[in-house]
Parts: sequence; structure tokens; C-alpha cells
Amino acid sequence: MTEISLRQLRYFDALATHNHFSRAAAVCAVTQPALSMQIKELEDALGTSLIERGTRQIRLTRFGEHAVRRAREILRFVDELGEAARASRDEFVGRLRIGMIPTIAPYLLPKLMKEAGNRYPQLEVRIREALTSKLMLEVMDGRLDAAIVALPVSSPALTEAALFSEEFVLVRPGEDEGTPVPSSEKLRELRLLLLEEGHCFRDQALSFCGVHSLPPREILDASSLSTLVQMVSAGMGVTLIPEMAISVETRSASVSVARFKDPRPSRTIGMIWRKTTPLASHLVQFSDLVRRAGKPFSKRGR
Amino acid sequence: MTEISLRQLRYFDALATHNHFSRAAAVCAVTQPALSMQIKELEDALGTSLIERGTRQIRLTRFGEHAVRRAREILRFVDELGEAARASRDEFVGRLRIGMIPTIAPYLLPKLMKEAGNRYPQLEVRIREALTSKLMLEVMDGRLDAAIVALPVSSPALTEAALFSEEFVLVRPGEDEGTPVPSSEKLRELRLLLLEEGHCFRDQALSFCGVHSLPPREILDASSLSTLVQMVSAGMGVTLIPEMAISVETRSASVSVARFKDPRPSRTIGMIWRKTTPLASHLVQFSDLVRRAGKPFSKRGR
DNA sequence: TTCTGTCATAAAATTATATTATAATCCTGA
DNA sequence: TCAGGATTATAATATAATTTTATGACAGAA
Repeated sequence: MTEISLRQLRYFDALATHNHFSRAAAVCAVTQPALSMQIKELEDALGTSLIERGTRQIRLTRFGEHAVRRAREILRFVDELGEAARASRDEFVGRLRIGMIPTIAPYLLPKLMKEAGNRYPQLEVRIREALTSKLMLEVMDGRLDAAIVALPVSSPALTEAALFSEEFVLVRPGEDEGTPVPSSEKLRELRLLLLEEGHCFRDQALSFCGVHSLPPREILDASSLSTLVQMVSAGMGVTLIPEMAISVETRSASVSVARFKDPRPSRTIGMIWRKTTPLASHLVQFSDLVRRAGKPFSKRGR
Repeated sequence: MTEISLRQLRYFDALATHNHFSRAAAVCAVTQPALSMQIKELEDALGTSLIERGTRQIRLTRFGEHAVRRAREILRFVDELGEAARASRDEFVGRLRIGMIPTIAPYLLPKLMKEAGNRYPQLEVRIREALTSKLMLEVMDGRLDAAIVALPVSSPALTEAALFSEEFVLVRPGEDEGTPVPSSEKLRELRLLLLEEGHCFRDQALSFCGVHSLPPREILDASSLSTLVQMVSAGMGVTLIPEMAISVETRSASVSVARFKDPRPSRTIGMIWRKTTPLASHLVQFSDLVRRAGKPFSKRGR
């Protein structure tokens, strides 16, 4: 004995509406014996008869009446599944979980959320802030759809899409305003304040100074750019911050901002996602949005 | 492109629970390629991907998560349809619509309903009272499941099951008690009170008297046995009533009841149903119940 | 690199479904 | 009561869908 199939339910539905095998078969675009057999199979599968067959006319049995209601319900659910699929592939709707590193999130977020709200009103964007390593893990095992980080991350499982590059600027105490900008080598002699371990921005700053690790220092590393700037303002040293952080972080601090001459330090911001994600095309679209949001900070306004 | 099938949903369900093609295939008792292909077909049919395929592990896509919930819902509905079918065929439950003619209903009903309540507590018995011709029509077009009438009805579309036979008795005014019982021929000379046209009992009574139609009479025909007996009690004539009506109808009337010598008039009570009804076996069962209910009235206690 | 686990693909075999042709049934009307 | 028409069932055959077997492709681990 075979299983119940949707085909059987569809034929049964047609039969119940037309009360006539041949006409129902025509509606289903099959021949009458095909429909007859499927109905019989359905009856076999259910172990009970659905149709009272008279020569002149047929009618549903008691249970048939009940069954056809159920069958139609089932068919409707199946159709809705198809509709849901269509809706989900055509439109970028639902939830998008984006990770961002702490040296990007506070600065990019306002503009990004505004643009996302305009462009994809149906989309719920959730932001999670964490260090690159954690974000990578979360993207890889599906807890995030994508992350916005500094490139490269170089993981074979991830696609990287570069969005824009931004320069780092030197933040010095307010009174240093106008004094010559030190070269990257000179920076090493200054008291360079840095983020704590794990932030890629720390490594990028160090790399600019030509060092890749640092001997233990007397002062504690900061956990945010905000703190760093406040430390500079308090005269504890100098620091680097990315372009996008300038306006937010230096607004209420007595610090001066200076740009480097070549070689100018910079980082490339990009988005990463699983190579296998089916959201890929959506994410490419979305990355464009992020690119637009980051444009004001972008090197050479690009 | 093919249609969505339940098989695909079942495989998808298994795949979503095991997150592993081969194991899911094993659970479904098919080989892995079979399952892979059905999943692919499902994705094609939906026009969207459900599974993110990684070499090491797979996971559901966003839409896949939604789809599997829907799929399981659908599968549950289908299973329930099967269960409902099983329930409906094993047990005699639900609604049973029985028609009865007016010369049976009031007398058989109390006992029948009591017995039915004992034997099939799950069964809702609905009674409709009408003349034989109407009942036959209603049985034939499915508004009734069966009817209890006097046989024969001789319709090729209907099955007749004889249940019991009962005699007719003569009802005379109380003062006739003890006087000789007239023969059927003599009855013709008496003022025989009858039910109105359409009642089979009228025809049966006439037939007993050897006449098949009656010239217009001065008196009106009665619409119930009850009225007939009251008319007899009022001295308007005599009448015949069936055995089962005696105790109810003569209780509160000053009439005398007399039985005929051979040939004794009688009628056969039976049940009729559509030859094509799937309730046939249930109705045979039920007819047994009716037989039991009618036993006390039965000719020779049979 | 090679091995291993995993899913995809291709060809062949099997099974399910459809079609065509015809039978059976039963109602209709002479 | 008998022929004719309408309707569904059945049988044989044809077609299509599904499964299996065998193999490929790919990525991650040793």
C-alpha cells in the first residue's frame, strides 16, 4: 500500500468540487482513469471510502466530507509554503544579523541604520558588537549573517567584500595643535596609547609604527577609542584613531587632530559572510549600503 | 519543474532534524542520493534554497527554518487525516440520520433510542419523520443515512433489510368489547376510519379489506393513529392500528382492541439504505438494534 | 600530499502514474 | 424489457518519476 500524496489530495479536491470523475479529471488535466486510480489509492491509503459511487452521480461519504475539508486545508498550507518561498527570495525581508567591531560600530551605525531603514523598510537589522575573531566564529557557524570588520580576515570559509578605506589620524593633546606631525618612526618614541589586546585596530596602529608586539607597559590599554581620546585629552599620551571616529570622539575633548604625510596609515573596512550563505546576493546589495554609509570617511572621498 | 510532494517534505523534515543527508536518508529508509535529489527538487519547486551545504556540516537557511516548521505542520495534518480515517472506519461514531414513518416513529422511538444510547454511546442518532415516499427520496439523495419503513419499497437504488412483522388489530368503541371480530370482508361495511392519503398504513389497511382505492367519503381522514383512536373512542367508527401502537394509543381511550383470525393483517417493518452507502456494515449492525427494539411487537414474538 | 567524510551527479533499474481502449453498471426511454 | 447513453472501473501499455548503484567532487584532517 502506498502513501498519501498531495496529488491524490488535489484530485480528491477537484472531484469533491465537481462531483464527477470525468470533469474533475479534465480540470486536473489528466484522463479519467488516472484520477479514478488516484482516488482509489487515496481510499486505500486511508483505509476507508471517500466517495459513494453511483452510476448516475457520485457523492462524498460522511468521512469524505470531513476529509475534503482537511485536504483543502493541507493544500492551502502547501501553497502558502510556496508563496512564502517566493516572498522570501524576491524581497530582502526578515532579520539580518550583522556583527561589527567596536572601532566601527559606534561611528558607522547611525548612518547605516538610517540608510537601511530607507532602503529596506521590511528588514530588521540586528547589530552585534565584538572583536573580529569572535565575529568570524559567529559568522562561520551561522549566528551572524555577516560582519563588518577590517580586512583582511583570510578565512577560506568566508567571502570578503572590501567597502572602503579610511585613514588613521593622530590625536594629540590640544596644545600640540600646529606642531609638526611626527613620522611613523617618531611615533615609537612618543607615548602611544592603544586599545587592549584583540582589537585589530591596535595591531594596525602598531604595524604603522613598524612594531608588531609591544613590551609590557606601565599604563593600561584602553577598551575604547573614546577612552583613548579622553586619555590623550588628559595629557597621558597620543593615539591614533580612524577617520570615522574623529567627529564623535574629538567633539568634547581638548585634543588636536593631525593627518600624516605619506605613508598614511589606513585600514580597509569590509564585510564578510559565509561563502555558502544563500543570502549572498542580498549581502552584496547590503554591502553597497554600508559602502555608502562609509563614504564620508573614505580615503580620497572614494 | 515538478510540484511539491509530501515525500519531499518528509525527507526535508528528516534532514532538518538530523542535519545530515546520509543519516536522514537512512532514517527515511532510502539512499542518500534519493534524498539529495528530492531536497533539490523541493528547493527547485520553491525557487529558493533551504539548505546551506558545507562539506563538513549543513545548516538550514533562514527560509529553510521557516519552511521546516511549515512542512512539519503539513505532515502532521496529513497524519491526522489518516488517523481520522482510521477512527471513522473502526468505530461507529458520528451522526446517523434515520428516517421513520409516522406510524412507526412514536412507538419504536423510545426503546430504540435507549438501546442505541447503550450500544453506541458515541453515536448521535437523528430522527426525521415523514411519509415513505419522502423518506425514500431523502435516503436516495443522501439527506438520510437510512429509513425505517414498511416493506417493500422496491427501489433498485435501495437495500431493504426486513426487521420484523407485526399484526394489525381492530380498534372498536369500548362497548363493542367481546362482540365477534368481523372478517376482512365485513370490515368494508363498517365505517372504517383511515389515515390520510400517502400513509402506507392506509394502503395496507385497505388492502386487507380487499379494496385498493376508496370513493370519497363524508368523513375526513385522520393524520395520525392517535387521532384515529380518539375518533373511534368518540363512536365515529372503527379502525386498524399496528401492534406497536396499541399500548400508547389505547391507554387513555375507551376503545376495545380485537385481533383478527386468519388471515391476519400485518406489515413488515424494515430498514432501507442506499446500496452504495459505505455505512452499509454499520447499518446492518444498527438494523439489528432496531429489530431488538421491535421484538415485543413482533408477530409470534419472533 | 593523501585520506576521509560528505554531498552531488550519472546511468540503469525500478516503481508509480498516465493513457488508450474496453468493460461493467445502471439509468432512460421506447 | 431491451437498446442506448452516460459514467466509472479495469487492463494493457506507455511514460514519467524515483530509487539505486556507482562514481565524482570537494573540503578538511592527518
